[in-house]
Amino acid sequence: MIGLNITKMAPMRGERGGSPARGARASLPLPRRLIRQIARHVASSGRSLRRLEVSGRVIDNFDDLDVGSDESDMETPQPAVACGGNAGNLPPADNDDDLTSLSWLQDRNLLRGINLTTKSDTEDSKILRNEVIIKTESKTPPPTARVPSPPRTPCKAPPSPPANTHTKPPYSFSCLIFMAIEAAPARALPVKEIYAWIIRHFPYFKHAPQGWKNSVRHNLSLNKCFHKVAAAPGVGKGSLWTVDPQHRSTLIQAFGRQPIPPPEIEVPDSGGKNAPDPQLFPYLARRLAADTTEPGADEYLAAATVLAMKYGPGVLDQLPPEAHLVISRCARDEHSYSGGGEERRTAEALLNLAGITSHTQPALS
DNA sequence: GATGCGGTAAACACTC
DNA sequence: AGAGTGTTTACCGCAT
Repeated sequence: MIGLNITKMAPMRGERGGSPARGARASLPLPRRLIRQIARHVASSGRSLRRLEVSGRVIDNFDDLDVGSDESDMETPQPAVACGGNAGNLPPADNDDDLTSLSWLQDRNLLRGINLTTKSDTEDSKILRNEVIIKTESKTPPPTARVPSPPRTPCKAPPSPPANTHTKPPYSFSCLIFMAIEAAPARALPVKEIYAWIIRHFPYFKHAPQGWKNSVRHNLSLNKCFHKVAAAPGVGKGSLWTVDPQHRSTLIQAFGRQPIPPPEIEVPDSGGKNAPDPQLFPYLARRLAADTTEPGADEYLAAATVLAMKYGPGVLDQLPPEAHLVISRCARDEHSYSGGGEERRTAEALLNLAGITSHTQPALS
């Protein structure tokens, strides 16, 4: 009777708080780590990052990020993660501990049209539409005047993370199920394994009321994005569940509509155990990008997924039209880049920002 | 206020 | 018989 078509992911009840989930703007519209990442790209081309303009607003306090070194990465407060992880296996773009943090979930307006421009080479470096402009100049020391930065927490002393074992993950059940299935080697899981995956990566559910399992089953049954397939021998009771390929892009784009947990969420236990497995995102990226039949196929969807999860729900809403064009084109299995080099650069920027190695050229260099 | 969506609870049938 | 699984219905809260 109820035709549940997951085209929009509403937030979980009770986690909205007073902060707007969408459209809210942080004082620094880009996460510091992302700014550093962009700055490194600029630096790698022999230039230094001087100032950043976001929607016409100049952000000039990022130069204390020390873009040339990773030290600032280490200084960036990151919550500890209980599930450990093998950081050494992480892809280069993900080898810091940002993946272990949910702090990015509080960053809004992360990628509102990234446009990298340089004084000398504007055309070549233009990636996306101009709401964010990074101006660079030849190697010069950064200005000394600084806007005071918030006190930094030593990397070994994580601050209170925005989520923990006592708070629900900021993902709908659809997204949790999607992540679980996509993380499975066969991209198919029995419901019991879906439970296990969710508990493993979001320990909140370990002690959550039993009703959530009902919700998972309810979601599997009603959501057209999930399909039941014949159970493989030995699976036992129940069937294997898969993601309908035709609805996969819907789920991926749904990540962009996930709510952002309000910063005022109470954090009674700062164990950070609610953070997803630090390997989840790069793994998911590889998994989503795996078994492609042609270079680039599926990777942009993976990039979109990773961006949405890594830099915060809502990030896809903030991508410029070109990025959505690329994503939707990929969702339709079209990789013709009719938009020309601009579109290709946009696509590759997505990959780079998501930490997925492109088959072709790096985008931001 | 209407509508859509996601979460939750519950009932029921089916399978192991 | 009991537990697990899958389906369906109903209701609620929130956002648009």
